[in-house]
Amino acid sequence: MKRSHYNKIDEKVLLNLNARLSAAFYSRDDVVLIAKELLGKILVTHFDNKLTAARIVETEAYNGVVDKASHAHKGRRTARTEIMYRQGGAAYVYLCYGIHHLFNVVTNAQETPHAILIRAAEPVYGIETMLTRTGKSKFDYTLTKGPGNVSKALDITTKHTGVDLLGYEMFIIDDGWKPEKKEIIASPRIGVDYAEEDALLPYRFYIKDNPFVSGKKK
DNA sequence: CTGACGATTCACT
DNA sequence: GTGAATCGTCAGC
Repeated sequence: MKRSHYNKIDEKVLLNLNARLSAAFYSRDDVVLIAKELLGKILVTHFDNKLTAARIVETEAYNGVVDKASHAHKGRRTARTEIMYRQGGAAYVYLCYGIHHLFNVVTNAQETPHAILIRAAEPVYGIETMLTRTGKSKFDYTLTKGPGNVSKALDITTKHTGVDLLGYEMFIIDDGWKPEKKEIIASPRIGVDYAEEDALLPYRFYIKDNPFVSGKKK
């Protein structure tokens, strides 16, 4: 990848409290709208004094109890999914295929288990740290392409499930940039074939032509 | 306690 | 395009 694809954001912008998405942003009831609005926002992790950040370019909405693809379908409550029933603004991280830690944002009010999976992002700060974490020697599209890779680069693991996104370890900011409306593409979600008719819902959103977007370009 | 499997990725053909 | 990796979670006994 060309160096020009790494558009670094200033640390002061990332840590500006006024730029942070608020509890009100996460607490709204339209999870599909929020998933769309998260495109272009910047996910920041600040663990052990290491700051890393990536601009979100692909998301998937999971519409709670009525969504067959959701872990909380039909009000399912287990130790793992309990976090989804919290007030919007928490992190829900779970292990997939025994290997990959997938990061989700919990939305809506308490007791309404909505979540948004962050599927891909574009690095904007802390490239060196991300390369160390992923064991890669050079920056390329695969660094934060796909949900497992995003988590790896930002060092998000299942131990972060339940972390408050309004706190200081993990949060999402709006630096003022957002995609043009025509650049936002909706498509069916990836890997949810088991969800029958709900597998066809256009709940996946991504930024057109962004090289970090995972899956099929359709 | 046991077994089946997943909101995936990567190496290999 | 195919298959392996790899383990927490959860239903079922």
